[in-house]
Amino acid sequence: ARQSVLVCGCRPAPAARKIQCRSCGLAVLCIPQALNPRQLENLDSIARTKRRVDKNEVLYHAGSDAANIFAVRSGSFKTSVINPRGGEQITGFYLPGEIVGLDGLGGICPDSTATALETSTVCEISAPELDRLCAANPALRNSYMRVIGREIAREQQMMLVLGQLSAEARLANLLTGLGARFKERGFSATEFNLSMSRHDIANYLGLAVETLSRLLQKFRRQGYCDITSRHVKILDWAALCGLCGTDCRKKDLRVVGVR
Amino acid sequence: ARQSVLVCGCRPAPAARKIQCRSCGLAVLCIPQALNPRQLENLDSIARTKRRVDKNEVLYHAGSDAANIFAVRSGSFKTSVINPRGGEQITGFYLPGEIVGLDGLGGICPDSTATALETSTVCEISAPELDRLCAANPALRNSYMRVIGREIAREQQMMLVLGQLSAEARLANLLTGLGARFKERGFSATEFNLSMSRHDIANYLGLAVETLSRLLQKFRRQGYCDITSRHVKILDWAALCGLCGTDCRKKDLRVVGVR
DNA sequence: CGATAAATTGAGTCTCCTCAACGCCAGTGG
DNA sequence: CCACTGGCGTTGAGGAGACTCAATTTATCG
Repeated sequence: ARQSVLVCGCRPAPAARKIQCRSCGLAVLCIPQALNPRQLENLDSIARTKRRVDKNEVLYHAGSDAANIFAVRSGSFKTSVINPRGGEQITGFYLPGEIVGLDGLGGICPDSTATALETSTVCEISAPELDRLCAANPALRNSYMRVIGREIAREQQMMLVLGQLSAEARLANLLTGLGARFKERGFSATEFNLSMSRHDIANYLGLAVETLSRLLQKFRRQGYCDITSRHVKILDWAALCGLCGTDCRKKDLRVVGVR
Repeated sequence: ARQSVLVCGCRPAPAARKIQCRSCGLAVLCIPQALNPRQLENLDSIARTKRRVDKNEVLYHAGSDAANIFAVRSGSFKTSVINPRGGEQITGFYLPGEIVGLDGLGGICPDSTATALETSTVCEISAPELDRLCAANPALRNSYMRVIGREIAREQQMMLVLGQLSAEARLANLLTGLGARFKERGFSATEFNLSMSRHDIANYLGLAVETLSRLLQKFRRQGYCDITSRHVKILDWAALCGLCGTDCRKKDLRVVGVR
């Protein structure tokens, strides 16, 4: 009750629900990951706002002075960096439980822009407040650092994808990667809906949309998967894993490793 | 004197020099960046070892459980991630004052391997100890986070380079980027020596060595720069900046921004 | 100084891009 | 109800940039 006043002092009755990590189903994927209940309670003392973001709405802009990070609660986001010569590169897709905004850590301006791919909600965390809490909570500090380390590792893997893999391998990589992440969230690894457009996917993979479209046809012909519109059905997981060239044991055994 | 005993209790007379950030010329580029003298002294209380790494020697391996990060003191390093199908992608080159090993934060295994490009020295910092110190030192925490945020931003920029830019633009980008970083370190931005092989450069840029070699010829013919063996002389900085498509104001005005 | 690795150069090829046209669907307004 | 429009996705033809393979020259190091 005390908290609800802080969060939103206007709405009285039914939905004055406080956002708290304790009762959040995504906690195992998010920052609270390895925290025990007592440490979690501690984390819940930070002021945090649940924010709704409409499709195509920008969560934060590159160059803004926003000092917050965001945990995706529902929906999905893309982050992209802009090249003054007109180019844009999508640097990541983010699903519920994942953290957006880490490039703005330490008070520097984020150089990426985050945009909602669909109507989404985020848990907006004040970086200074989280930082302050970290001072007294080593376990939280560690969890936070783990999230950061994973993000850096993910980006390194993406550099490998963009620098070394063929178009085919890049796509296989994305599909199995997404599947694995959906599975972590309790959904099917082999059947899911894409929230991003062909353009977004192609850009993320460093390809032309036409190339992507042709690849999708090819994958369908080969019986690897069936992608109609935005609905993905993976038919031959092993084949895709074989194509993508990265370690698929991670994706099969569900070791919650990189990505 | 008190400290020198802790660090190395064996050597008596002349060179019992303690490694301390206070007297390190690279401090302005490194973690201590924005710390005042008192905060710096605090940082100097961490046990830290100066380590020599020979050319081609591995600083840490992907998958190892090393819980340390490294500040480059002299020389240079490359980090790379491996693809089980035989591919390798170099994810970064690191100069003095820069931090290697951030993908192993939070106790996860680093997924990159760091290798010395020449005989180098690093300042090995125990991540747990740094973490402990961070608890009581908000300014240090912020400096640390800034380093991390920059690394994430750098990787995002690299994704843009690999995903969107032509071979020509990638090379121009690397040359001006290196020049800018050398300048930060008090050297010439337009004349310097490369510590990495053609193979390393090509791999980093996602190109074949032959393509790189041809590009170097082209740049020479066009009068952009003169690269013989590993010696680089940039002749037309503006032209290269124009080619690379990224914001070159940063590189000219020496705003110590990204990269 | 010879052996081996690194770098360059050339020729030919292929992957992927560009340009262009077309189909599909949803929203809009007459 | 239907043409109009714009976004999105697919398909085709042609071309260019970058890769591969191979040979040669140049460095590097014992």
